[in-house]
Amino acid sequence: MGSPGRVGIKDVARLAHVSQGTVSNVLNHPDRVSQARREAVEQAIETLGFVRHEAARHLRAGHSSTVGLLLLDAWNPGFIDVARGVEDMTSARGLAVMISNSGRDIEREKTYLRLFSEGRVAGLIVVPHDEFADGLHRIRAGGVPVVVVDRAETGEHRMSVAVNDVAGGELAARHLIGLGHRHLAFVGDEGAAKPVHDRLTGVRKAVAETRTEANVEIRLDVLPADLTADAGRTVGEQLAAMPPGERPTAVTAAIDLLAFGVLQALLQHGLRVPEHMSLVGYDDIPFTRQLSVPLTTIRRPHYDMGTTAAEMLATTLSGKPPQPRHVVFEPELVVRDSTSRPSKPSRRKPR
Amino acid sequence: MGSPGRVGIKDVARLAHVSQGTVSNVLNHPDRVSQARREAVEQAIETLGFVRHEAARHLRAGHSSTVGLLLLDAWNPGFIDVARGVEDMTSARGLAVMISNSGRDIEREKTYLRLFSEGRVAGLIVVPHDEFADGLHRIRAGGVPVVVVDRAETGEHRMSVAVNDVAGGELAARHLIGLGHRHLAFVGDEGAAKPVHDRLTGVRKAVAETRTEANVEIRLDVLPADLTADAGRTVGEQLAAMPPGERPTAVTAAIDLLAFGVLQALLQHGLRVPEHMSLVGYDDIPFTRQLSVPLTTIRRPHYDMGTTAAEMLATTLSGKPPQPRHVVFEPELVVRDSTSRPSKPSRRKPR
DNA sequence: GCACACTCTTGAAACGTGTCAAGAGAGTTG
DNA sequence: CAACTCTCTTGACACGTTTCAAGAGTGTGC
Repeated sequence: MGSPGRVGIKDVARLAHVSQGTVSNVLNHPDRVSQARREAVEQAIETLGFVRHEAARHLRAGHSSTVGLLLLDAWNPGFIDVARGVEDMTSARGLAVMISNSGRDIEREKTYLRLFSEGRVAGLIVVPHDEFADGLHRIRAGGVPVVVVDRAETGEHRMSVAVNDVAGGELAARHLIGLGHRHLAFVGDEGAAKPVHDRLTGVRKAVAETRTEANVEIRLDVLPADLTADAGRTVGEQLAAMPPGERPTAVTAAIDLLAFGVLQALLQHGLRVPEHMSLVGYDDIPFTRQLSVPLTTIRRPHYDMGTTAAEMLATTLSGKPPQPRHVVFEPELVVRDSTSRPSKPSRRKPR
Repeated sequence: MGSPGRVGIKDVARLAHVSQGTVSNVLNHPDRVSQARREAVEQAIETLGFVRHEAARHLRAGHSSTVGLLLLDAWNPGFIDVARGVEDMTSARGLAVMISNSGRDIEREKTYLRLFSEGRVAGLIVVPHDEFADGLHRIRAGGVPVVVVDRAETGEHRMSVAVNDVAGGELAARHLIGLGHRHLAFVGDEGAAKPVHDRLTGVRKAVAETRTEANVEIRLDVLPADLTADAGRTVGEQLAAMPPGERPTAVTAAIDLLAFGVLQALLQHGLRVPEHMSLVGYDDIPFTRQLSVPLTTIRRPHYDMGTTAAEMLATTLSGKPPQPRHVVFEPELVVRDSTSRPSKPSRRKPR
């Protein structure tokens, strides 16, 4: 009935024979209003189909009660789990979340950041691209609390939730080295996002420490690739095309999605995993266990990262300083079927 | 510098020695302002770090320029593609999208719908749950254009984008029947969402028509299951436990995710796909081709559904009536490796 | 019957912007 | 120089809420 969009608090007041102030009190401080009036007002609201005008409340309040979530790349299932964690926690705390997705496009990221500023969101959770400190800096200067996810930060006035990806890279590499592999490859763009960089650092660290401690020389190749399954497929083909002596016996991928592609290409070219090549992913996204060869991978607690970030933000918004301000999760090695001891191509040829 | 949250148009006006109206014109109608003043104002905006107050503009304008996208289930990769389509199209048209995700929870769906109403979004794209016509009805009555996705509607004052899932069910069943299967099973909850119901209807139609036209009797079992990979795994175990004579020779799943689970369980129990059992998915989500057995499935154009819905909405918002108001996409059979002719258990036992 | 306490209610002000009618200048024409 | 046109600029108002000081009403105690 009627057009709810045009019904205001004063229409309700008129119908219920009370003042605007009373209607407002019914909505925001019901205890201050006598039962009789409250019921009259509620009746009038129902009759008119009145809907609060969020913008007006917001204008009066000076800030909204919405929290922004800016995702780097919503197609990556890992980040969806982050979003799920954020949503579950904020909805439990009575906050609304506005999600947007930059799709690894730095321009869009800026646009959305501006939108969030203009919308005067109460707080912001960001899974950021790399070089965009300036945008974040500005919004922080405006007094909006920001939690950065997947990038370790420090400082009394900042908040962050991250994963120790150096340790993750180490886990992956040590697992392979422990199985006897001496020729490794890391698939992923070295110049890409910080987390990817860290994983490679971890792998290098493991390689270097093996050299010093056990006096075993490990060869490590870095195969650059975008962070998509398609790019993985290309790398897989490169690997398949190498002469067996030159080919690494084990591959660590920067993210599971990449490993998916590598796996697919290897199998297509007749190479068996793990017999001819061991493969380690990274993230443990839900599909990892359902692949043709369930993937050994490094698990990151995406959902918990989301809830943790949301909780920090909610605590800040309620006025208390969150404790701690920086959380770093430790990743975990999950061994499935894609890794094994290397075959010995010198003695027994794989056909 | 300073706190941008507290800088208003009048501070800018004071610094630039102009009136508020002129600042507003610089922001909204730059052509009405002389170059000299414009530059002074722009300078002042820069100096003060002024950020427009969205809520105030919104209040003045009466409606926001944000579009709401309410997703039924953002964990399903298919819906993520819908979101991607919506985002790409709306951002090309200069609209901002606010995404929220009900996670198949009808209470959350209502909450978000209320939030969108209160936020006076310019328009809404909804992938709805089933029984919640009332909420949508109210918001439509308020004059907010709504596009419903994945549910065919009719009527001059409505808009919808859907897929002919009856045809999709038929495609799947005819493919299997054509291969020679005479005992089929449909996995999915009959009482679930409309699209699932339609798929089953399509399967039944194909079965019935085969009976009338070719006089061939097809047996069809319906195995209820939630729409998750886990539920699929349970069904797969049930199937594996059946005596071979009782077991259907081919299975159609309501969605790919379910088929993933079924596949995994079957393989784990030593049944081969497609030799011992053919399997058809539904959706063609990106991981489908990377499974241990790449899945034959019914492709739905999720991304295009998103762009189409967004375009309809954008057209409506720009004042023109969209043409047409209801779009139904036809699904497509994608044959991969999970389907083949049935083995003949009566003559040759599977070992 | 007066003072006081207490509970509800009221009406106006303020939040920051966009709009619009009216006005100020500057230039042009007769 | 007056009359007119045209381009910019101005300042007040409205949008729909919440808040808050002040007022109205109702008991209660002496």
